[in-house]
Amino acid sequence: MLRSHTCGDLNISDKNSSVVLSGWVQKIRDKGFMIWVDLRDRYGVTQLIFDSERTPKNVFEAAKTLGREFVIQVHGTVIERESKNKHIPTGDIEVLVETLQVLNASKTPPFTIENNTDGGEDIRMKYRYLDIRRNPVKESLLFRHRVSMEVRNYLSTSGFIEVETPCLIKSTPEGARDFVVPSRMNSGEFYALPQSPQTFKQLLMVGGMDKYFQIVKCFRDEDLRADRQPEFTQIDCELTFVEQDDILNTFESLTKHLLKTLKGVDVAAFPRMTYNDAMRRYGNDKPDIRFGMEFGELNTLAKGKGFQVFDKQELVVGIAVPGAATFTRKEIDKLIDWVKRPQIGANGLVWVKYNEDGSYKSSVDKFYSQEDLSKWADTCNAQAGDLLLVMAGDTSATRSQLSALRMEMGERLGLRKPDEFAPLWIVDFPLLEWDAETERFHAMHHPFTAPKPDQVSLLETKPEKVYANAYDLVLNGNEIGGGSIRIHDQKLQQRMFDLLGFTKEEAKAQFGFLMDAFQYGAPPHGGIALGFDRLVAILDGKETIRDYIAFPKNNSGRDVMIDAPAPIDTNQLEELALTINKY
RNA sequence: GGUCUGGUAGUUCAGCUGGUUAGAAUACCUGCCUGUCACGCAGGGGGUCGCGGGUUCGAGUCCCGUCCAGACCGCCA
Repeated sequence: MLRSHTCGDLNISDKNSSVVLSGWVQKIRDKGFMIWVDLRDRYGVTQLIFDSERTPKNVFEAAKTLGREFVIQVHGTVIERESKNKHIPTGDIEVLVETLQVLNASKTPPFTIENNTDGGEDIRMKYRYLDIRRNPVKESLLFRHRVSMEVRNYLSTSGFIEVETPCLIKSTPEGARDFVVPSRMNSGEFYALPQSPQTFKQLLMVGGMDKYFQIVKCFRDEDLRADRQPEFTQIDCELTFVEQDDILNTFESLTKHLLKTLKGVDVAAFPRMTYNDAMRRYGNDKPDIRFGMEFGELNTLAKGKGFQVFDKQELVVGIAVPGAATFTRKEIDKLIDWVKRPQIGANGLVWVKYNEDGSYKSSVDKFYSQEDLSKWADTCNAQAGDLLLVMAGDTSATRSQLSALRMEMGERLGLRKPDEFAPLWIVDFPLLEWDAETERFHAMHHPFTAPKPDQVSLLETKPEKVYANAYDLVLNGNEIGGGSIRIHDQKLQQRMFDLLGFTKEEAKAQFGFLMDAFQYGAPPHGGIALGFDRLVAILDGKETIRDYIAFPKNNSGRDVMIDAPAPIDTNQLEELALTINKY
């Protein structure tokens, strides 16, 4: 028997029991006459005591040779501590060691394996197996497990069944870049890893599975971010004979269930905001509505008063930053520099202080009267003591710049509270998006998304005006899911491919199987996919998903632990009939 | 593809306008310590200042290039 209890089990009720414990040496406190060792496993920490009087001499001497992260097994007796530690569950007891066996020695680890490690990101990723021994990472993985179990149970209870779809599929040029996999048996041909199981889940609907889900790995060969990995996990779902509201209601319930069971939080019905409203009010299709600072459009108030910078712009828009009228000139100048950085790319920033005494002081006092500025303040819902920040320029660029500023101010003022949850639905996305570079339409969601039924005829005349039955689930400023009602009519799907610039041949080559399937009684269907890593992180109050992935990739898509990707053997290349042209 | 920030002891960092032998904390090693739990005390070892080139009497420090890491923009149907 390697252990009778885990390191989190024992308490005062086990006093005088003989126990066997195994685990890692977390910490050694050698007082000379006594040696305490904190023994750690997944379940907790138990203090071992080696005593120069009560412990056999050879065991006591052996204890002096232990080092951090040694794996040991001890036999001993549970005794009550003379001085107790209230901070840990096992703090009332310790194990007086009778025998000690070193199961495996350890090199001194490169960083401390404690809650607040001294190790940086880089070194922790290289030795991720040591990082995982740390409480915060361990707890993150345990939390992920709990979310996944809740999701599985909830969906399964609601009649969904989990079906696995293939990972070796076909590359399609639309959308994100594919990871490709050469086929040895089919020389010169390639599989692609799925960016999502989209077409397969639709085929499952054609196959009559009715309600499908899958917690599934997806792959996109695009640049990474704190919340984006090249391989990530989705809760992928599809339902038959449903309308948009059915899907929204189902997954609103799921999200509420997760918030309730995992965070103990009750949330009211999720607001449903159109895409256009979100862009107008927050400059963003994934607004963080935990705080206000809604946009106030100032075109009619700010133009035509002699301030030429504004006069020629498409949009003048501002926000009221609560309580920020006390900002110094220096602080405001720093904000201006901040928005001028290339990442934001604004040309400038006009500010108006709405002072506590009701007066206004601004960077544009030469052009606007107190009365003018008061109207601005009203439009931005400002209170006395607020600071108005106003930007101008092309509508979409300016909205996105002001949105970045709004998020930054929300962050700085502590309004983005990690334990507060503000979900909402964004609905009525445009079906298509014009790409000026390639001079063609892109599907805003994906090419299988259905136009609003009453707008199908508009596809022929003004396709850019067509909206879709597409929706995103947004939580605290993060897109955690998106979906749509799909096209199930072969002719309409063909028309979509036309609009997106596919020739008949291309459409047939890439999605012929789907069009074929649609000719054999495809039912109306729709679905959604939730970003599982992101959902888990946000539920836990974090924005970086890396700590919720056991073995994540770094900023450049590398796994620094196994050192992947890596070149392959010339023999392998030969088998695959590949040659490398450039590095 | 781009912007910004960083790379100095095992680790996390400091090192000013270039100037003696590159520091701190922590980790590690040795000794001491009769109840520790961030134990304490004393001592010790530990550096290709990412790499290459340049400027200079002299470079951790300035310049150019390059590699690596992080955040962001583009990208992510």
